[in-house]
Amino acid sequence: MDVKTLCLGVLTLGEASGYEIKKQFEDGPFAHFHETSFGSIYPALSKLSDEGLVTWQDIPQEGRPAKKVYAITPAGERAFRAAMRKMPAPDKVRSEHLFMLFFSHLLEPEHRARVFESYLGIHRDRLAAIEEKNGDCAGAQPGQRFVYEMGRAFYRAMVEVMERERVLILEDGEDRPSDRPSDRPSDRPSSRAAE
Amino acid sequence: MDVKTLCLGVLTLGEASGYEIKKQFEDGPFAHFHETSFGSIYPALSKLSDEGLVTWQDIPQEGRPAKKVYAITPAGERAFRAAMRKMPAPDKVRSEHLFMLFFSHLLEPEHRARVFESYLGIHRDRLAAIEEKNGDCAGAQPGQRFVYEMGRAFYRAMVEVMERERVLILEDGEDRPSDRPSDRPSDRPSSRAAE
DNA sequence: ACCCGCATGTAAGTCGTTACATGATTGG
DNA sequence: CCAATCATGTAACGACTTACATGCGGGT
Repeated sequence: MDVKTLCLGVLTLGEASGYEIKKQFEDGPFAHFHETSFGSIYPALSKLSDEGLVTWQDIPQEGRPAKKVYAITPAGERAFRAAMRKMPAPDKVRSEHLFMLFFSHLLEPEHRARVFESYLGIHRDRLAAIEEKNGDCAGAQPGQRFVYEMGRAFYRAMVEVMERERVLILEDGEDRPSDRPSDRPSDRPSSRAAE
Repeated sequence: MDVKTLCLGVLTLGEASGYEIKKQFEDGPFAHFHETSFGSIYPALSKLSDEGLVTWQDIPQEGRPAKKVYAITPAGERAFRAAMRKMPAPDKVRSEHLFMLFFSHLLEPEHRARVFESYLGIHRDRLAAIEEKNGDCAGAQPGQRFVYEMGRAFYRAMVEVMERERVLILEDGEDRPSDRPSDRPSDRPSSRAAE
């Protein structure tokens, strides 16, 4: 699913400028499971406009730069529905935090704590943010409520585990590298070889 | 964090071939928060070899193609530790499933059910898979246990919400497109315009 | 017969990120 | 005064995915 489809989706919810669309992926309902950058949104909107799937108007503002407000056309809605008829690609997740924390025994204790606390902080903030927006869901479509619930459950679960496991991760020592004076030779057993 | 660092990390756990490294990202402990393809792993291993961060041996096998088993060198371990000293980039998630389900009111009911059930199925399977591998964690490092717990909590939370919300998502009707005979004109209010 | 799993690798292409360019206004 | 927010856009670069190329053995 490319950025064009993403933009069309946001525009089915109402008119928006490129800048506002990006905000939807930063703070809005999509923040928890998708991202985009200006470098992909603006070209996507141009292409959509060329294809007649969206229209736009320049809206001058006082004290601010004018904005280009896009609206989806009937053809755009048809295109979006068509895209929605396909099966979604598998989810993609990449978490450098978890990768690092997996190797927590190789991290210097202060750095390990920094990484862990930043990760916990991020998830706490997001949980707070998502629960604050609770009221917005009142009149929303069931799909929107569902995604909201998934987001909340996700952040809750992550915060819970981190608060529970915190001590275990942080109290343990570090496997020192062997280039520093050490008593133990590099006798790391390669256990996976025997599979 | 590039694929080279990912490979180095896997190799700190023991020797492995490119094929086996990929399996680690498919079924192994990294499966839940990272992905890679052969097209990125093989070139990465070549480069690591050129840089002296890994060594390899050809291991002929009966009835199977020979495999190139890679092992990390002391220089490789130093490089990996150095990479681990940086702050991890923010997590990246992209879920077309959730994006689609957000717009569930625009999906044809059968398709909506298909998407929902496939998503639930995937998460159930992964939860089962991760809980099955429980025993593997016995002697593992705390970081490994932590990541395991995070994975389990994640899948559990997702399955719980989906089982709870299932009826709400599946029982509701579809917002028909307006190109089909309809009683209701396209009076979609663009509520976000007034911000 | 055919597909899947094992096994490695390359080449082309897509897609998106990062950085740059520009500029006004408000808040600390 | 500097940073941030609002606002749009381009260009270069890089990273990864997809598809291709090759080949054997076992299961259905």
